[in-house]
Amino acid sequence: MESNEKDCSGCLERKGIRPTANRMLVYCAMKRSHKALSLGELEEILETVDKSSISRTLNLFLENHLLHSMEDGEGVVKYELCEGHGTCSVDDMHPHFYCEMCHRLFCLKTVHIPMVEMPDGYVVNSVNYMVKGICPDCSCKTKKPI
Amino acid sequence: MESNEKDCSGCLERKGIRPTANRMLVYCAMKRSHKALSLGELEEILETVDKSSISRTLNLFLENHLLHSMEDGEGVVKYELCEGHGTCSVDDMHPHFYCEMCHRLFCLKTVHIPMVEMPDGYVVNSVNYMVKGICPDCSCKTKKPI
DNA sequence: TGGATTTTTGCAACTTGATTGCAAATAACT
DNA sequence: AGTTATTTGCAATCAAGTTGCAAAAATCCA
Repeated sequence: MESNEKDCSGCLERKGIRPTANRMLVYCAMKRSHKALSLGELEEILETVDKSSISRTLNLFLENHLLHSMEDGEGVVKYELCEGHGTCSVDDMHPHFYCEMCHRLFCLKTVHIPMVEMPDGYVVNSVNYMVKGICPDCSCKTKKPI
Repeated sequence: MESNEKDCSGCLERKGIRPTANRMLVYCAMKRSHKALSLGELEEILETVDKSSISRTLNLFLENHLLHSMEDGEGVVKYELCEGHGTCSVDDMHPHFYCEMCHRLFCLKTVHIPMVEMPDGYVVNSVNYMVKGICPDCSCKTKKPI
C-alpha cells in the first residue's frame, strides 16, 4: 500500500514530474482509491486543491503515462493509475463495467482484455473494454423469487 | 441501401416509435452515413432540425435499442445504428479506433469483438471495444523513409 | 544569500456538448 | 370539428472541463 509522501514523490520524479504538494495529493488520492475517479470526484476528495489545478495535473499525468482514462458510461471521463510500474501497456489494462441501474463503474481487475487482430497499418497505443449492463447488486435485487 | 422514406418509417414503427418527419430525417441521415455521428455532426447535416429535437430523438432511439452510443475518444458521444435487425446484441458490435493524431474515429467493421468471461452476477447488455493509437494514414505519413 | 527566472497555482471567465421548461405547432382520436 | 396528446423550436440552463492571468512558490545561479 504505497501511498505515503515519500513513495509518491518518487513515483512522480521517476517520470520527470516535479512532485509538488498538489500533485502528490492527487497521486496519493488516486493510489488510495482503488477505483477510477473523475475530475469532479477528485475535486470533492481534495477540498484544498482547485479543480483547474487538478485538471492540469491529470493531463500532465496522462501525458506521462502515469494514468489512463476512460469514459465512465455517462459521458464523464474517469482516471485510474496505471498498474505495471507506471507504464500503460495494453496488458496492464482491465475491462470496466458500467451498471445501467445504479450508474456505478466497476473495475474488473481479474479479467484480462483480449486483444483483437487489427487491420494493417493501425498502431495500437491503448485499449478500452467497456461492458454495460446490470451489476451483481442490482441484478440480485431485481431478481424475482422463484 | 435502405434509406428512403418508406423504409425508414417502417423501421421506426416496428420499434413502436412514431415516425415523425424529424425522426425520419435523423434515422435516414444515420443510415446514409456509414460511420458513427455525434449530436453536433447531425446538427450540421440536418440544418432544419433543432439540436434539442435531435438530442431527444437520439435518446429515444437509444432507449429503443435502435442505435448504440460510444465515446469518440475526446469526450464526445457518437451514435451508430445497430446492425442486426435493430437489436443491439453484443455480436452485432464492432471495435472502434480513435486516431490520436488526426482525431478521427474509425469503425472496424471487419473485426469481431471477443467477449470476455464475466465474474458471476454481471448481466451484459452491450460491449464497447475502443482502441486508441495511430491510424494507417497517419502512421504512414510519420514513417521515416528507410 | 539574494535577486532574477521559471513553474505552479487559484480564481474567474469561458467553451462546449448536451438537456430542460415552456409555449406554439402538429398529429391523433373520437 | 373539437379535444387531447405528442412533438418541436427556442431560449435558458447545466455540467464538465479548459484557459488567461496575476499572485505565489520553487528553482537557479552568481
